[in-house]
Parts: sequence; C-alpha cells; structure tokens
Amino acid sequence: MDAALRADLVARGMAPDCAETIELVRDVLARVGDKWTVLVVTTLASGPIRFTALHERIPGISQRMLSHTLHALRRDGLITRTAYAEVPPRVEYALTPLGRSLAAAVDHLVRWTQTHQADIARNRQDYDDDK
Amino acid sequence: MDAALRADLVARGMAPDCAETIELVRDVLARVGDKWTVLVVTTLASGPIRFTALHERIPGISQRMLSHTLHALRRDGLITRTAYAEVPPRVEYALTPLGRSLAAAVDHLVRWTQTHQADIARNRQDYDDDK
DNA sequence: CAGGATCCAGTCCGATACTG
DNA sequence: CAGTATCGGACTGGATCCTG
Repeated sequence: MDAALRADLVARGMAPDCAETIELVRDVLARVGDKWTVLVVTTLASGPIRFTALHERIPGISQRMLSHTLHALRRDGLITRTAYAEVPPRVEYALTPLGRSLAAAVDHLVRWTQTHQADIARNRQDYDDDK
Repeated sequence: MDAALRADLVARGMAPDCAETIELVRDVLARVGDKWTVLVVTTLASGPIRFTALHERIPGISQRMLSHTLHALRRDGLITRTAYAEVPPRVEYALTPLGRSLAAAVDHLVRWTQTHQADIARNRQDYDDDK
C-alpha cells in the first residue's frame, strides 16, 4: 500500500520492522477512526446480533456502510459472520476474542476522550475566538 | 457537524451527553487515525522541533499536509506553536501536556497493534485466500 | 524559513434501486 | 432478510507555485 513511505523510512535508517509497524498502526487507527466502526463494535459488544437489528440500533448508517464496515471488520478477524440456512435467512455477527481485545483497547481512548473533552472543546473555542 | 445523528440517537432514548460523546470520540479517533497525525505526534514527543526539521524527519509528507496536521493539532490544544522574531524566521512546535497525555493513550493502542499485528496479518491472508 | 493558494486525482460515503 | 450495484457529491491528500 504505502510501500513508498516504508522504503523512504528504511532508506533513512529506520529499522524495517519499525517502518512496517507504522504502516500497520496507521492502518488500524484509520479503521478504528472511521465513521462507523466504533459504533458497530460497541453495539456488537452487547452480544451477537443480526444485520437488520444492527442497522436499527445504529441510526443514520446506510446499508451500504454497514455492509462495508462489517466486511472490513471480518477481514481483520475482529468479528464473525454466521449464516443459518433458514427461511427467511438469518445472519448473526459477533465479536471474536481479538475483536473484544481491540474493543477494550479502544475503550481506553474513549475514556481519555471523555475525560478531556471539556479541555478540547475549550481549546477549540479559544482558538476560533482568536481568529 | 453530525447534529442529525445526535438528534436521532437522542430521539431513540439515548442520553444527550452520551450521544455527544460518540460524536466527539469519533472526531478524536478520526484525527488520530488520519494519515500523518501519529507520525507527527511521535516525532514531537522527542522535544520541540522546527517546521523544516519536522518535514525532514517525516519522509513522504507534503508541506501542505504537515501544515494542515499542525493546524488541526494546534486547534485542539495538543501542540503549541512558538514563532521567534528573527531573520531568518524560526518557529518551533511542541506537545502540550494535553498532547502528551493523548500520545500516551495512543501509545496504548499502538502497543495493541504491535502485539496483534501477526494475528491481523494472518486473518487477512486467510480471508483473501478464501476468496 | 515557514507556510498559504491553487489545481487535480483518488477515495469516501449517502441515496437509490435491485436480487438470492 | 441480508445484502450487492450503481451513481454523484463531498472530502482527502499530493504536486506545484507563490509570498512575508
């Protein structure tokens, strides 16, 4: 993906595995930071849930984005998808142990945000006032 | 910003402050998850540094993106910008206490990524092979 | 030296419509 | 029910040029 940056970093004397880590970290943070992932993961944290139920529990998300987000999470092994051969069809999504582990790590950052949200809001206010 | 989602969430019975928190968390995560923030912050963690030095230490970043990233970080009060009235001009950027605090929180997630990167890589491999 | 302004390509995401 | 396909607008990020 960003092989060019990695090559640059390595060329400048950075250890290759460190450079690769930067790529991966950015990748994981980008996933976690995207518009819907956190909401989907926190909703899944309550237990297995079906596509439509998930859709209803997350107001504002489109089917397309829910589908995309679930695909991305599944690709990384953070959630599982279980389809039951029934009529009408039933599909359940659930966090994997890895997914729960990430959710816990994210929770750390979520709590940081809650703790400091007033600071950030005030900083923005001050900054915008100055301009 | 996403007032619509917040309104939706509140309408569905979610506590207003919780709905606002989701917005802010997503906001902070999006900032942290963008392409250059983590590299800029970790570079700043070594101590105050000038614009050009920062530019050289982060291979691949454009002036435009460095400038944008610094603005965003400054707006949230995560870094400071100090201009010295000299010729040639000198400007130094440094983390604020809040910035260092966020860096520590992010570090948690970075370590999670390092710990589990092999798992994720394997999951992706397996997933892509299946297709 | 430290950026701001402009242009452009690629990507993201929502709305809508359709299917096994 | 659980999605996929397609389209169009908004946004992102890089290259380049310009300035106090």
